[in-house]
Amino acid sequence: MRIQVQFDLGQPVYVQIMDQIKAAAASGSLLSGEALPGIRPLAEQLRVNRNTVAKAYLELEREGVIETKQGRGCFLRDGQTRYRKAARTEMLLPQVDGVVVQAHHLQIGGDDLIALVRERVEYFQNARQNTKG
Amino acid sequence: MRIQVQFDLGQPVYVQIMDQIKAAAASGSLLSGEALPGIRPLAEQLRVNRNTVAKAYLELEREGVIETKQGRGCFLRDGQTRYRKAARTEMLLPQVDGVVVQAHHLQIGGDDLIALVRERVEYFQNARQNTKG
Amino acid sequence: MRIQVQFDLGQPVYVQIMDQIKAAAASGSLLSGEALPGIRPLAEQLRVNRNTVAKAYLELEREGVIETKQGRGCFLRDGQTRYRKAARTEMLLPQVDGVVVQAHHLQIGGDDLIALVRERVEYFQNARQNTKG
Amino acid sequence: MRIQVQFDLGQPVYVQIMDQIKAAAASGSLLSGEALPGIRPLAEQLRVNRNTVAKAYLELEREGVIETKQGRGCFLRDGQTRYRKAARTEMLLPQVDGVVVQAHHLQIGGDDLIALVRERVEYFQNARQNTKG
DNA sequence: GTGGTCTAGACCACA
DNA sequence: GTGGTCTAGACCACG
Repeated sequence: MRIQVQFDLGQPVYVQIMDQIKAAAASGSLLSGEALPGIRPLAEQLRVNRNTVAKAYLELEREGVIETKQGRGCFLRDGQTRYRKAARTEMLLPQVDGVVVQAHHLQIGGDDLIALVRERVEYFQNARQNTKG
Repeated sequence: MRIQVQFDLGQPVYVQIMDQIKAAAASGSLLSGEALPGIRPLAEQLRVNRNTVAKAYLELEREGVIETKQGRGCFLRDGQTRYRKAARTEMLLPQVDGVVVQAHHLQIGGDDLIALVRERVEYFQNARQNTKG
Repeated sequence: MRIQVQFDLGQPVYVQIMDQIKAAAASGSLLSGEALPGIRPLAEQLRVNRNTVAKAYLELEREGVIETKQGRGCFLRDGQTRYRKAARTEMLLPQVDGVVVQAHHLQIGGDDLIALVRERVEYFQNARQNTKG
Repeated sequence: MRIQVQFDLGQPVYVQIMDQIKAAAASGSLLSGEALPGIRPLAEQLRVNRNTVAKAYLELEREGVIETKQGRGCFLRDGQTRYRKAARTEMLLPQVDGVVVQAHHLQIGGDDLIALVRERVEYFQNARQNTKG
């Protein structure tokens, strides 16, 4: 599971963390019973205060998404709603619309935008290939 | 043009207002030279403080999206970027990458993402067409 | 760095703060990477509201003069403009013309004006030299 | 007498008008007993509301700088302090310093700035020559 | 009526 | 402690 936060997004960092853990659970990249990243390592990786990660985990536990076992870590609980593909697409919509709107303001045409997205998709695919290899 | 804000979204209210005005401009429901809603009326409609709307408008003016005329109101500016295309593309890159990464997290494949972007691009293009017609 | 504001100047207080921080940066009394006074302490010192100082800092960040780091403070950025020299000169033109016109209104001849500009340029250069030494 | 206002200066427009009329009086380009521009023509020329010019004139009359003769116009009163050259130079200083600081932030060197000022001085001199000719 | 500035004071995210 | 957001309400400049 890969988590990343943006500090200039306006959205609170702990909410970003929560959302991404939920998305990981929904997408199957985090399985039921599997351990979440430790608070301190994750905080260091994200270059974020430990309290911020702790708050995200606390909120997730309150929502019943994860459970904390004292001294052993946090684990994904069972019974997660596995979002269907339509739901996952819907979660992505606002962000896609944001890019489309921004492209329009920057006077970047639709075709150019699509080409750019395609280019970046391929860039990340290559990056993942190289990591595996 | 219809604007609505959610207070529990994490995203600052003034950013939500900015995004929706940008989207309205991109979709053609707000035309170049057209007046934006007044700060005070919009604040009342959104049940938000005047300063919050004012901050959104101030940011939009700073980004060159709108222009304010003393005592007359705020108006949508013509789209005219002073940056070269390469610079504009570069400005869009982080946001595009964010979408690509998020799509990956949601296990939405590259082709599906590109199809989604194409769909939204066409949606906004159609919206603009219908406004003109 | 010493900052002071006048309330009866007509010029907004937050602009006065911005100008003085810019001047401090240009004169070398505030160095690249150095921390600016905190918003709250400066507000108290100037007997001004916190929001007024915050607005000045926000504008300075948007102009790329400073950068703010969450929970740590605001810091003077390195001078690195992304514009080409022609564009930068163009950005300075209106202000130069304003001075030229104003000098004419005050019946200060062209040569006297140029001499005055040269004097002030050297004044700031000396200030920077002395800070370094 | 030539008057110009800047809307983004922060300084109230009516103060700008007052200052420039005072400067014109001080510099001799407006003589004692001479008529000031009419309120409405000046307002149109400056693209400013008539009330704004009227307020400037009202303030000037309160300060004893001008006198209003009903139905005939406004006239410069006697006994104006003719500023000495040193005083006039001092009035120009803040604006000059502003340009020097701004040039530094735009990474425009002292020599380039001086060359630019010289260029604009000559530009305006030529413009005046052509007007006379 | 419009937008612009400022104050006083609250709560949040982060270190 | 830091900066960021928001509210409530005041006064000013402008049309």
